[in-house]
Amino acid sequence: MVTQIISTMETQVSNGPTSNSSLPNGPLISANGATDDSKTNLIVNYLPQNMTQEEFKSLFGSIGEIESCKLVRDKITGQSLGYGFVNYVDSNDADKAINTLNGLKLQTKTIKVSYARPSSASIRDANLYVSGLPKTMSQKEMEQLFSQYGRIITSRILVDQVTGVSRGVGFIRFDKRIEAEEAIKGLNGQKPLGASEPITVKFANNPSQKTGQALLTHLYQTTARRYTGPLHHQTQRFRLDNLLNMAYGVKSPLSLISRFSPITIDSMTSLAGVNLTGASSAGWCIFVYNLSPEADESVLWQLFGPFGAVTNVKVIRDFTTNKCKGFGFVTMTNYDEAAMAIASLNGYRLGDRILQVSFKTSEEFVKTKHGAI
DNA sequence: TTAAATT
Repeated sequence: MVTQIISTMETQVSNGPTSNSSLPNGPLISANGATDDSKTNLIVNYLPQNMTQEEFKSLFGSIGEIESCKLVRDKITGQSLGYGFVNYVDSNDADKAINTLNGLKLQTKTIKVSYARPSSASIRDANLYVSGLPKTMSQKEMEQLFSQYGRIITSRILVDQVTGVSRGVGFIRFDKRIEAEEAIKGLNGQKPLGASEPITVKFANNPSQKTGQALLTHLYQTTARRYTGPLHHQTQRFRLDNLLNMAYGVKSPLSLISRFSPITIDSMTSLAGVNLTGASSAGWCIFVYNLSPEADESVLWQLFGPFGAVTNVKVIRDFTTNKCKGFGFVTMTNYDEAAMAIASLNGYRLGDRILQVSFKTSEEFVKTKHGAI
């Protein structure tokens, strides 16, 4: 059965900066001499699995100067654990990052940006797995049931993707491990008010502790698709049409869009005499035109992030006014994702403006180089 | 019928 998470119901409890300082900004020094980063250090959760450290830094660096950042990875496999930390130089930028990037949709995920709690053993392993919940119980009701044992950081109920009905399974993350322990003692094997069956409450599995078999399966799945054979010739022709349409900002049927490799594009475009500079070792550069003067980088992340791996965004600004000059660039790693973003966003209405989105051509390169736009 | 939250 396919499942999904009720991400829109994600509990938005702010981890909250510890309120032990009256100083406004900058690196704060506490009585014991340690730097207080409670107002600058953020934890970012629900990152896409394939997001790299560079993409992570690029996304959060678009807000302000970063003191340090880290995408947390599995020590053995190097796989992303789906979360990371960003410590800004200025606490105002940390605040801005929460306001502009929390809830940002990146591929299939909705990221969460909140203040990191001070690291401590007492907050680890405070996550509970709950099963046997009445199908009618809402996330809010589940929280009410558990909140008597402590402060809840997050809660979720898993639902069937097709029907949307609860699977009777959920997660509760407490602030402290002791709170989670008390909740198990108090609620495991108990019937919620009005329920016919008792619930099971136990510590959740740590997702980073995979079995060897699961790791092998994962490795196979993530490497196998890189070695797929060449595309059928007939298919390539349709895709060339599609490419040419998109390179010049012409709407094309979505049905023609599917995956093909940068190598295929390079050979085809040189044959067709098209000068596409969108392709490079860094990824696929996309030209976005008709942005408002107030546009900033977060707009580009919001627009393109849902389509796949975005490595960089850039709003071109006037040197003196610092206002957007009406255009920007987005770099995406994978061709098919970039193509889908272009097909979907070209002609898209953003406020009172119609966006023009295409692969970057040498034409834009010349225009931007000479500042002609 | 367990999803990536403490460096």
